[in-house]
Amino acid sequence: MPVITLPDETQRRFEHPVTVAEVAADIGRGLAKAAVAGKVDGRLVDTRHPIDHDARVAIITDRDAEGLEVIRHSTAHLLAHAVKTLYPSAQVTIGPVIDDGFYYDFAFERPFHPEDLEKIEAKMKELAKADLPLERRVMPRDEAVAFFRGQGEEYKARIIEEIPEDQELSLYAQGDFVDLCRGPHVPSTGKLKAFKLTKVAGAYWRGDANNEMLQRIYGTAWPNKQQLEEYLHRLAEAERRDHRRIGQELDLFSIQDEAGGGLVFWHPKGARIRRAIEQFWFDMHERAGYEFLYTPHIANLDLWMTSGHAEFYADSMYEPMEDDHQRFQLKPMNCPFHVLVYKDRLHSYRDLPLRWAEMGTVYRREMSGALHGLMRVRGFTQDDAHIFCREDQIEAEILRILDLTLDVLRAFGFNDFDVNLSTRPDKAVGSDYIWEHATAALKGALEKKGLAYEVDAGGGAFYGPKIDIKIRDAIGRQWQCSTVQLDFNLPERFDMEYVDEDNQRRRPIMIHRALLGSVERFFGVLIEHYAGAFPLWLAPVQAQVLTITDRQDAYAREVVQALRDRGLRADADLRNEKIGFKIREHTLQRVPYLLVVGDREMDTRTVAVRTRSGEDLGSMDLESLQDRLTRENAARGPINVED
RNA sequence: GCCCAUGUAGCUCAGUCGGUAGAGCACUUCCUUGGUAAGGAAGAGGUCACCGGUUCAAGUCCGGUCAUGGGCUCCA
Repeated sequence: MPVITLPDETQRRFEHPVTVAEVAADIGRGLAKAAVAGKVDGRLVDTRHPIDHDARVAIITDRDAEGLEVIRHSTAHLLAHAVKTLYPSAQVTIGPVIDDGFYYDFAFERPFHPEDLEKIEAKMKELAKADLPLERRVMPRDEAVAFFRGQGEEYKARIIEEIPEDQELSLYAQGDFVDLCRGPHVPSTGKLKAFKLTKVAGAYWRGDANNEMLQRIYGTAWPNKQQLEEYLHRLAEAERRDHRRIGQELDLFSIQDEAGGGLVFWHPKGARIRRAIEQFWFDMHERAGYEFLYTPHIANLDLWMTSGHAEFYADSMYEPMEDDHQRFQLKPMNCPFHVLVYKDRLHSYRDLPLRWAEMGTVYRREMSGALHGLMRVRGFTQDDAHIFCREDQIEAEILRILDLTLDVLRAFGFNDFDVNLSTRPDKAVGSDYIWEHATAALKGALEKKGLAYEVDAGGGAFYGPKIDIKIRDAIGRQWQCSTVQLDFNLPERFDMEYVDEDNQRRRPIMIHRALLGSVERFFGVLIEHYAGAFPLWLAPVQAQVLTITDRQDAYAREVVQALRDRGLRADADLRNEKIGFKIREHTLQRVPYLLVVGDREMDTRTVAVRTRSGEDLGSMDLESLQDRLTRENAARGPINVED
């Protein structure tokens, strides 16, 4: 008779086979009520699952990540149930759990409209309230196929045919709705208390654009109403920080219909921020031993043939333009140009490593539907660099890159990093030896830095292994910006060489790396991270001088110039407006320091200082103001994330 | 590219049943010189995304095009 071992190692002995639900009930009534699923010997099962042998059992509730997944999965079924009830001719397909929720794809003769969603959600609530039990049944393949075909569920029948022969097929029934599903599921629909349908979208069957399009309904589900509210609040917060919205409000950038989608126009305020970013970037690279290159925007198509881009990257490249019997290709990458500079002369092993950086603007074709503000564009500037080194220098160079990367990212206020190491895919160029050696060097560097990382086995590019670094923004979202990639391919294709100490020609190793990724995209991430309230060193206007009356105009100009003389970005607002109006306007523009000057300040050669958070710093003389701002301007890092 | 939604003044949006186009903010001019988050008045501003159709009449209905937004990665 089964002996049940619980996670706290206590044991319970039963005289006869028991279900997970009975075990939960044996422990306590509260737990029995909260149980949404169970885990038996590490396998997730329904609460109705019978146990007839000794086993380790855990009761899964909505507090467990797995419990929440079960709830979301069951909510997807509830959605399908509601749709089938309201629209019997709709066919169900798949309904998986995703981040924060779930979706379900349907084949239906017409698209679902937002009004349909309301109706469907109401029906779901009704079905949840009815507290229908979910029953699991195992069915032989043929019978299952016949069952679904009989119901007109062609897709389900197709899914079954793709499931391996040896796998058990289970069906879940709730009321009159039966769905093929691996499970597990909540014991009854009454456990589903907090959900909301969020959007409809088209989605291809099996995610393949060659297949027919299905109607996808997205939803979110949570253990309780409060967590649902919190989630909806997070969505609202993300919307409040949307860089497209803030970009317009603060007049930072635009994308012009007349010019075309995915092409970014940096307005004066945005350009000031970009200059601050780039200035810092150049300084940091100079200190880290980089040299800088400037290369053209187009080049003879032959170059792209040599590099292999014309063949393997063609989908992302614009059509070449023809002139004087030559074909010129707009560049989608900077690397071949840096290779050409390398090849312009013969290099000694003594020259290596060469570290060459460029803010290189590239153009890539993107599907119109993929464009998104600054995050996905067609023209963007990579903070690119290529390092050419000997094999034995790889690890040291990677270490230097990681140091620089983390220093730069931290300066922008990012402190949480997720690191991925991607290793050799099945199809790859380069010898086993070089792959092993290089991958070990990447690992060694990560470990010396003490960085935790995950290995994405086989996730590397065909030309070399890579390290990706993701940053986490102020509201916890991840963004992948930095990447470090080894390349065994381009040096080969371009027949790059250096002369070693034994006077032998050898192939250098090429490292591609970008810290910010794309300046445009990084700018978008920064806007959302700071919600537009940039720290002083990035703020487009660091100090705004506000006059009370036009008697202070000359003095205000003098204050502005004094700050500009110290390299600070200051402007004066001399408009014939009341001080309250000016304060309001520049506070909404997130200007860090507002400097009010009236007769009093003019007479004492001071300014009255107010911060964008509304704090009154009292009056300061010009010199201490300059000192304060200069000092703060030099400080970078996790300050003022939002004040 | 494909599916859905949206497209009205510089911005945010209203516009009923098809009947000659509206608000707030911004802008211009004038008044106001006011001490810490919106002073007042007047004015200008529209091919209702574009093309076609139905109708006596279209911002509104129908078809097409373009653009923007969300989705098309999460696999019973």
